[in-house]
Amino acid sequence: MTNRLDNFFGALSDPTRRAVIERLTEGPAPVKELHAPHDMALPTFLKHLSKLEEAGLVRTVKKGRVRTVHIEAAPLADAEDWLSKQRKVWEGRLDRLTQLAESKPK
Amino acid sequence: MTNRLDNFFGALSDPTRRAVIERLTEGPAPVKELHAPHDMALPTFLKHLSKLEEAGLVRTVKKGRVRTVHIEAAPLADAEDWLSKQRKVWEGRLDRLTQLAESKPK
DNA sequence: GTAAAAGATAGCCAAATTACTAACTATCTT
DNA sequence: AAGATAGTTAGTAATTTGGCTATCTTTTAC
Repeated sequence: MTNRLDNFFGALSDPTRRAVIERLTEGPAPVKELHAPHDMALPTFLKHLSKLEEAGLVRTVKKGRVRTVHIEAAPLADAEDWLSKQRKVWEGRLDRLTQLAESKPK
Repeated sequence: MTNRLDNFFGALSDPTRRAVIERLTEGPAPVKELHAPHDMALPTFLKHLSKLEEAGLVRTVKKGRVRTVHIEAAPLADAEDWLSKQRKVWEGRLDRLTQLAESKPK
């Protein structure tokens, strides 16, 4: 049962990769620019990028010698939905318990 | 920069652990019951549980020889917020681009 | 008070993850 | 056409992850 969500959440469990996503919300950027603020070797950074790409969180297009990366919103929405569903079920249950407690005679 | 979100997302990147969270939305349960549907040794399962606990996604209370596990909604909301923020910034940007494109003279 | 039940701890292993350096391929620029 | 620029690939090492078995401790239940 290897779920699509495995890759989504796995990709987001690393601060470097979350920082890349945050940067990309400001618009697409080439690999070099994305790499600049991170104190690690380029090949290491490329692996992070390819994890994001495998998880479907970003797409990349290479033109000439420059690879441009941009964010893909749909998976963010998917993960958000999963979390939201769990939270709502749970909070709904809490609400019902609260009602039960309140309807109890003192 | 080891973020709290590392553990949140890391904990949710495994199907066994997500299944436990889903089960717990129906209400608290003892370890034995949570373990039952998963085809793995108990110590292995316990490690998954403690990851969830380290991430703050569940709390556990031991009474007698039974440890009861329940879900903690707040972290779900936190992760949801992060995702939502990124998505909204990105989608907001898309909207502005669309407006730009539409306001261009043909 | 012995045995069963519920979980905890220790130690082991294979595979995946995250990092590095070194060397290579393409594509501009001059 | 030489050199610089932007990535890519290969190979290595340390750590973490996710799994196991075996053993141990603490509660109940009979």
